[in-house]
Amino acid sequence: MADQIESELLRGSLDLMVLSVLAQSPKYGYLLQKALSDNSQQQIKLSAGTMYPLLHRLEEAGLVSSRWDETTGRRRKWYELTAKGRKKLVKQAELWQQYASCITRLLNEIQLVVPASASAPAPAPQS
Amino acid sequence: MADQIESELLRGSLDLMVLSVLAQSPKYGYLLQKALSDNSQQQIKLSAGTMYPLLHRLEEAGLVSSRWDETTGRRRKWYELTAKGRKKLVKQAELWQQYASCITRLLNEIQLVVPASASAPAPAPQS
DNA sequence: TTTTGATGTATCGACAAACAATATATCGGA
DNA sequence: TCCGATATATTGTTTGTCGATACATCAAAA
Repeated sequence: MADQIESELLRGSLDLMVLSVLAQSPKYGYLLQKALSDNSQQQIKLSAGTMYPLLHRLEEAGLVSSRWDETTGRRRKWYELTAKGRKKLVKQAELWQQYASCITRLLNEIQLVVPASASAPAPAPQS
Repeated sequence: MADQIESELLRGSLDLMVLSVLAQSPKYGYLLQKALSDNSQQQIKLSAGTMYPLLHRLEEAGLVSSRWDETTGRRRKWYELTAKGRKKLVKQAELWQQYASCITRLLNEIQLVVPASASAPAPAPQS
């Protein structure tokens, strides 16, 4: 079993989210920003200064591939998950769930967790 | 409600975890390491080089208070949550849950979530 | 007795990532 | 014409994590 949560997870759940969104369909950067924002109820705003270096890192790591679209006046660089990226995504998702349940358990122990289902709009707790 | 997930959450779920463990009872550093490890089924190992600066930051921010215990040969610095720290913990916990359900929802959409395991509170099966 | 390993706190330097700011360019509409 | 949205990219700043290192106490094994 997992011996220790990878420290990347502490910082790097962004990678997981980007890979997830790209797994839905290929996207170019600007579109990815919108998609991530939409998928998170506008909670996650990925700044350009974070996103582009991140995409370049993912590509360098072979997790995504890119292709320029110059057919229109606007240059767009489409990113797509590679097979390697998909495998990585699955692995990262597993690790994240372990990590998340660790924290959830911790919060449970000090009674800070509202029961709430994942997909429900979460009926706002008092205050 | 929440306008945007604090970027600290991306990197800094460690703060949340440390505050949570201290909320259970006051601890000194070495004890905190053990507690965090135990509470996470040995999945989270907090290195000294990470922990002590972190504790100092938390103290500087007024979230914990410290007190030296010199009664034994071993010098121990006990840390305790302040009222401010407790408030922060509640807030951070809420933010974290929002963040976590964002990711869970994302993973759900691409069918990467396993139907829950052992200790997790098992969210509703269907949306 | 000496040495080893666990306990206990702390700092330093290397490294990586997030971000704001900035630059550049296209395009549609007011 | 000008402005705001679209679109990609880099730079410099800042912050947190981590391994390495340092120092000290103590109990038990060698």
